[in-house]
Amino acid sequence: MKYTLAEEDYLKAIYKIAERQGVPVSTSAIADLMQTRPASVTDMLKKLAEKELIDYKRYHGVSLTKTGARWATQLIRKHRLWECFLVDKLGFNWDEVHEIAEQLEHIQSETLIDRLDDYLENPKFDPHGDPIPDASGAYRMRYQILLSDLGIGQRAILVGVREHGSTFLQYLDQNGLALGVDLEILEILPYDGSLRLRLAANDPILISGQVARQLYVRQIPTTG
Amino acid sequence: MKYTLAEEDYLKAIYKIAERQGVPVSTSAIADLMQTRPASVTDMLKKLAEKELIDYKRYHGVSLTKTGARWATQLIRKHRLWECFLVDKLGFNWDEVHEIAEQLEHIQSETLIDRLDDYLENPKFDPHGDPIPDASGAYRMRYQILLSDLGIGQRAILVGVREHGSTFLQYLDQNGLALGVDLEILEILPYDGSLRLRLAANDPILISGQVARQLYVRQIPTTG
DNA sequence: GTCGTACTTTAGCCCTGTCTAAAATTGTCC
DNA sequence: GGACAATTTTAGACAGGGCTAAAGTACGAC
Repeated sequence: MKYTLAEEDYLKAIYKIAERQGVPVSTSAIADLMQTRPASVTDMLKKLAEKELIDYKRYHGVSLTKTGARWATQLIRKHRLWECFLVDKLGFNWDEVHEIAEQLEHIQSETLIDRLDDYLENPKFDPHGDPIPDASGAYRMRYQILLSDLGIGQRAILVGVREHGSTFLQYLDQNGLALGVDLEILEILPYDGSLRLRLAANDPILISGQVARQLYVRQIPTTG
Repeated sequence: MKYTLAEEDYLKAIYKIAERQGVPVSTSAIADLMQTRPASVTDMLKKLAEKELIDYKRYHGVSLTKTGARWATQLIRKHRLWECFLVDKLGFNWDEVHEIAEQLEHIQSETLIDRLDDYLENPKFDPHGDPIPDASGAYRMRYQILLSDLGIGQRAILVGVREHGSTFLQYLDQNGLALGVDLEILEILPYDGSLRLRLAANDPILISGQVARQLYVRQIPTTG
């Protein structure tokens, strides 16, 4: 099967929203994410339903069918593998790859993506810490604990980011917040929920609660 | 500047035809190469002329403007670099890469292609022996001598192919005709112009005149 | 249960790129 | 120089995807 660029973009959007907010996915949520108008979304939903990629009831939102979910997962696999390629092989920074991968994910060729996967040595996570589905669509769930869920004195390793905007990622770079860093919460300011963190041997840094809610971590048991 | 997929395909087609048959390029030649109808071509030519990518006079064919030629060259650069990537890094055979590269050449990102070029160590020729333009659009002309231009007893190295179809390339593979092989013309059959070739230490092979006219070679001066 | 607001869909239009059928142009052959 | 065949262009239509404006639906507040 082959789908158009627009159809693929819609499938991915529906998948992403369903993943975060659950089903059913509303027309306006899709319009919002895709920077388009609800009326346009409705038009496309009818086409996707026609092709049995989504289940759609007028006025009641949509959910992906098995086929639709499968295709969306493949798109995500492609997107994330290309991001790995751009960062690991071509030396891009993690804040520069999203838009290029948005284009590359539409390239049609099963073989291509399987060979790319092998070439990259079958990575399990992309440069933002998002899990990469395998050829069958299965993937290992990432730790879903946010830095904002932890308390004072707890230690953790940064394993992923929820927000992918380049300004946000550059901000993390400038503060030494890269995937894999080991951090400890020194203090949580009562006024606005900002966090003071210790990163390795550096001076402590201060981040807002809003930033903390964008960071996935794996907790390290505090020894002793 | 940004152009649509269709516009880019037309530019490339015009460039290719101009390269082989010279200017002006006729509407039907374009329709032919692109597997579309002359009427559709006319429509698009008006749009390209509007954008000053081509010079177009009704009923008298077209030629690329400086801007149009520049853009076409960049597309060819992208196409050929991606072919190198697919063959050299991902292990594709030279008969499998054309269609994938057709898609990849439309990816929009200057940086991407420059980094890819560096990653591949700035190749000068693609897997079919076609020259790769540099970032400024300049490229080194390949030897334009065809195997069919040589006479009995002459030696040469295979440096390129004119035809890119996969059946043709597979035929070459099966007969040991890879780029870089050293060959000698043992005999030219008077009846139909077929050639008997010696390849390295192997048994001689017989190829048709039609095949010989698709093979670019660099002649080796016959010593003694 | 009715009302009002927010959300969703429909209707009708636009643009891109394609097509077929018909009209126009070119250029060649006599 | 005229007629005809081949080529090219125009006219009008259609499918994909998007928009605005207007109409329809859902559902919480009362």
